[in-house]
Amino acid sequence: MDASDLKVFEAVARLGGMNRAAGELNTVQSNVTQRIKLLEEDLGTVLFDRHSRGVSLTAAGKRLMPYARDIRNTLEDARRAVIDDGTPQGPLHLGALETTAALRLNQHFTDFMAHHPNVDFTLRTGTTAELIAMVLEREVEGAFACGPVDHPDLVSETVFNEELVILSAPGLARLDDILDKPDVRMIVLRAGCSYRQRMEEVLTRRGVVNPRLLEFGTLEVIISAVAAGLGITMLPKTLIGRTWDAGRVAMHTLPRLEAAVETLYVQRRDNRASSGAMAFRDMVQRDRSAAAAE
Amino acid sequence: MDASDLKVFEAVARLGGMNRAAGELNTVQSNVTQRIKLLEEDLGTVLFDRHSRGVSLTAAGKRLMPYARDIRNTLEDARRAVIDDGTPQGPLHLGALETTAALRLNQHFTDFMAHHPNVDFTLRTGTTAELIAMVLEREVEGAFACGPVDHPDLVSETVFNEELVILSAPGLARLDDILDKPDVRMIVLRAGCSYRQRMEEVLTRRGVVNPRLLEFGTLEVIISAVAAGLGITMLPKTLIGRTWDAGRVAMHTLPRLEAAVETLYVQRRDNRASSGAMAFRDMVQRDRSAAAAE
DNA sequence: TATTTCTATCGCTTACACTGATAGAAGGAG
DNA sequence: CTCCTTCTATCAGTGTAAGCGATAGAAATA
Repeated sequence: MDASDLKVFEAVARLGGMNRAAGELNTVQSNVTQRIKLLEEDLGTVLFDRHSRGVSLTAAGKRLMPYARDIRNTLEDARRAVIDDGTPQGPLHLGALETTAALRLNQHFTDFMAHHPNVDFTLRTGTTAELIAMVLEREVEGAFACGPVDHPDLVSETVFNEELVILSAPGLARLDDILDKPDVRMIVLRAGCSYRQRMEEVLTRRGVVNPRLLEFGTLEVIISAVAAGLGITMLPKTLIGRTWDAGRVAMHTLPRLEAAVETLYVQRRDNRASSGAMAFRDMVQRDRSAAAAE
Repeated sequence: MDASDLKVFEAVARLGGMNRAAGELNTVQSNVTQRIKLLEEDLGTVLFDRHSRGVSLTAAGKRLMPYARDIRNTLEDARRAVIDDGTPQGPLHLGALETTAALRLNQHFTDFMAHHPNVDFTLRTGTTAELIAMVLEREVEGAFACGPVDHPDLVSETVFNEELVILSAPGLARLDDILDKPDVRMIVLRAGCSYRQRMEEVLTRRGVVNPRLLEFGTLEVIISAVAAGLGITMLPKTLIGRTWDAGRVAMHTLPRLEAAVETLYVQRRDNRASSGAMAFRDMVQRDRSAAAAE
């Protein structure tokens, strides 16, 4: 049994047939058949049920599947690790909440690129659930998402503590006044947005049930919409004043328990981080300790 | 890069030379040299520094090393998993504290073997530290050891809660009377025994510092030694009466905090357990819940 | 200087991975 | 029922590359 055997096995299992696998592997069907046969002989077990429309995994084959994937991933990681000599270089895929990217990471990106010009940075954004899926699927090396994250294959560490506030049109001094309006609208970034559920809980607790939604794809538009009185939204406090002028919207603080949200850096437990990912995470952490020391 | 390449690489790195590696791999030196050369070309990096007495790993080689080991282990696990069809069979290596084996697992071993005659059971005993090392080195699949265990590569679960008691010769009613003796001796199973440190703390807290030690290799001898008045020892309460007659020694209970000790089942986090190991652990857990329900 | 102990290199040989063609099985369309 | 398609199994032929044995060269040791 060798890694190349498992690569063939994995392709056959995934595509459900030796013919199709042969196409993907750039070889001929007879070769695939032969290698599977040898692998089965080596292991002393039948891995596939053959039928006229292709093949399907036996119980033993199903058991082998995760190991095949694991070994493929580990080989890729190994190649990366050998090339990675400590100075960040090459591709670096990270993920982040859109708010976190705009609020906290914005500055770091430019700093990081200035220090490490050989890194090809890719930032993908999404909801916490999407980000976690990306990390699990190895589409990104790590992601900045909302806590808490509890998954056996992941490890996370806190990198920011945000205080969420409700934002409304200026001139509306008291939060209750806003909520009294019968047609108050919740403006969110995306349907599955990380802060949306939290906001719904906050409103529900104040007697607003099933508020109508407005969904805008970018933070800029959301702030404008709030400023124009189209509705209210919930965002990290520091976003206002740092990124946008404080005067455009009114800010309504919340009790600590409702307001507090942790931003975590999440990565796969089994994934020895690339030096690019480590350097970026460290840069963010350094900035955070510096901020805490002030 | 393939698993067989990494096997060669690992052997060369471990033995520090291509000649020696060739011997272990049952091939010739020129072949090893060639394969290492091809691997280096494939990765685009030099993995070994050549000098006249052999070779040593470069920084890149050091980075590759853990992956090589990882892949070797995963391939072994994969082979095991494919053969393992759910009914426990084949070799099963477990570890346990000697006390746990004698007290809690004794009965289970015979039960287990009766149910699963095709399992080749191996039990290794040792101190908690030794057992943890065995698990990490994959010498055993899992081990029953003293808690708490905190290691990133390990997962553990509580299987027993023991109450430790001090044992002395019969007729010595009060613990203080025993400790007043100037030459009180601590009888332990082994120098690094898991309960030894706990016992030392208990004695220190009662004013006995640096007690003299007696070390005996088996529990039977220890009990006999205690019964004969050679010294005192500390063992799980249930050991007395279940395994040995209660009359032979006097039992002195301790406060809950000093007496309580957890027995954990520990295994590697990345190690998908064999069905043999799972069946044994489940059998132990079932017995425990049954005992708790009484 | 001779000796030992390494690695590197170079033909040679053989094994085996891969190819291409064919046979056979099974389902679907007419 | 027959043809057609889609699949796997098998087999003989081919070529590459893995492995072998011998030799050269470098460096430490005696």
